[in-house]
Amino acid sequence: MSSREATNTNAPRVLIVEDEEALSLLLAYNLEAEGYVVERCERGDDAELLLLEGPPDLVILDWMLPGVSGIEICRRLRAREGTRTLPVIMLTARGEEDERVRGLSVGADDYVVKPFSVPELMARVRALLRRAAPERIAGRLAAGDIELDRETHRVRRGARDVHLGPTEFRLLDRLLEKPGRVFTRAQLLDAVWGNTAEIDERTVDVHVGRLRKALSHGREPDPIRTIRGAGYAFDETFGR
Amino acid sequence: MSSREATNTNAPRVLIVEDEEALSLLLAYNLEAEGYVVERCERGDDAELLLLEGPPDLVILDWMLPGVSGIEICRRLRAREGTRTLPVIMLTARGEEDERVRGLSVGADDYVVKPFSVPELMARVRALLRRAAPERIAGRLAAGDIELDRETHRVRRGARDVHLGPTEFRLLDRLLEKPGRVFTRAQLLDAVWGNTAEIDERTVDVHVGRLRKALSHGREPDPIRTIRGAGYAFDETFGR
DNA sequence: GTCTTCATGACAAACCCATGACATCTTAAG
DNA sequence: CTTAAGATGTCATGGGTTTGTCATGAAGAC
Repeated sequence: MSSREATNTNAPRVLIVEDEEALSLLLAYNLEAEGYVVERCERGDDAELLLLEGPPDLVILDWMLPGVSGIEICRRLRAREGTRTLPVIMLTARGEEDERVRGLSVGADDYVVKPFSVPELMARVRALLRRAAPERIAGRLAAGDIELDRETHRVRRGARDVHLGPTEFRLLDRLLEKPGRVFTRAQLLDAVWGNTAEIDERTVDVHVGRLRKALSHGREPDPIRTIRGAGYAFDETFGR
Repeated sequence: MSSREATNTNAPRVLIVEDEEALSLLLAYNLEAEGYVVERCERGDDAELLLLEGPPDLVILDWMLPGVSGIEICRRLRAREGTRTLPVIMLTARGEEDERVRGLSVGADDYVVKPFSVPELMARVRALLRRAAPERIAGRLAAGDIELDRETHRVRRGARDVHLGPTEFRLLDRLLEKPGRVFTRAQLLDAVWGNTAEIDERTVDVHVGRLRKALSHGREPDPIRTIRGAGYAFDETFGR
């Protein structure tokens, strides 16, 4: 987890709205170190503009701000359709603590009192983003006598349980998502491995082989089709 | 374990969406005889309205419907948060069988081909409700010879009392809430430890280990499944 | 036949998980 | 208040799986 992609387009975007520059920079630095894309601004009214352009994945909001107050921004976020569920962490100075109820009632998802430890805030950011992440549609994929259950992570062929390693599981999942469709090795690397960067395309062959062996233990027909020069596909005519 | 009062408010509610009235009435009659509360409707778009009002505990859905098709309803159920795990049994005429893959991929939990025997359908209804039930019956979760009572905060395995620390108790509670489902460490941290996410994910391992040791004191089989690279699940096949 | 593409066994490294030990913190008892 | 017992989170260790690569041979394409 050490080397960080420079501009990963999938990285969560975080907006920091904080007028105390030292703090703002500190947070930005640490967030970027964890791979987030960070935007900063100092005034409440500026934040409004940024939020209109394209909402980030999370907002860190100071309570007291020049321009429009943090609490007001939060209220407006909650009122607008596109940002209603946008995770918000509110920062507040000690002494404003009694305002806590009010802060949460406006719709902040979490609440941190200054001074706080950076690791603590990082943890809360992670937690909120984790919770906001759209859950994978849990369901069951099936074709012929082969079944894959995303919820229980179980794979069966006929009556027998099939044991797959994590990679083979994801590979079958991907293939089964669209039976018949041909996936190039590059596409499979992208979907199954995520970081297509430093993995040899031939590795896909090996994993397809392993998947085949696991699925066709005896003399059962091979459900995976090799398309020479193109890639692999789950055989849509399989089981008919 | 299943005899129920006729108008028990806790009785599971079943919604039948079927345009063939004879069949619809037959099913309703048999389901009510087993103590379920039954609602019927004939059109797909009517079903949508009923489902919005208050989701039942199970839906029996005809494939071909006037208005909105069964498959479409199922897809929408799966897309909406509150009904994502709502059990669905799909009815289809012979000849539509080849659409089976599509039906299951949309997220139906079970699939029955007309004509079918009534006892068979009843069995499937029972099976599905049993699987989904633990979520609803507040107070007591059970699977195999393991029992967890939320009221008395007590856990038993067979005849013996199992002593668990608070964390292990909540952990088992969470796992037992949806037997079979795989929970990632992050999800377990959220559910069991709460929002203070400054906890290492590996800590979950330790507590699962402790839970295992407490549950399987002697040579009893381990009811918790480790899914490499994914998380943990209570083994739903446990005790069958 | 020849060249390209794919299948497969072998293997070392990396990875992931189970477990015991331990320091800290909480709770209960004396 | 003091002490003991219990619970909790972290860590280091060790064992088993998984994984990516490579070498070799088989199968297709032309």
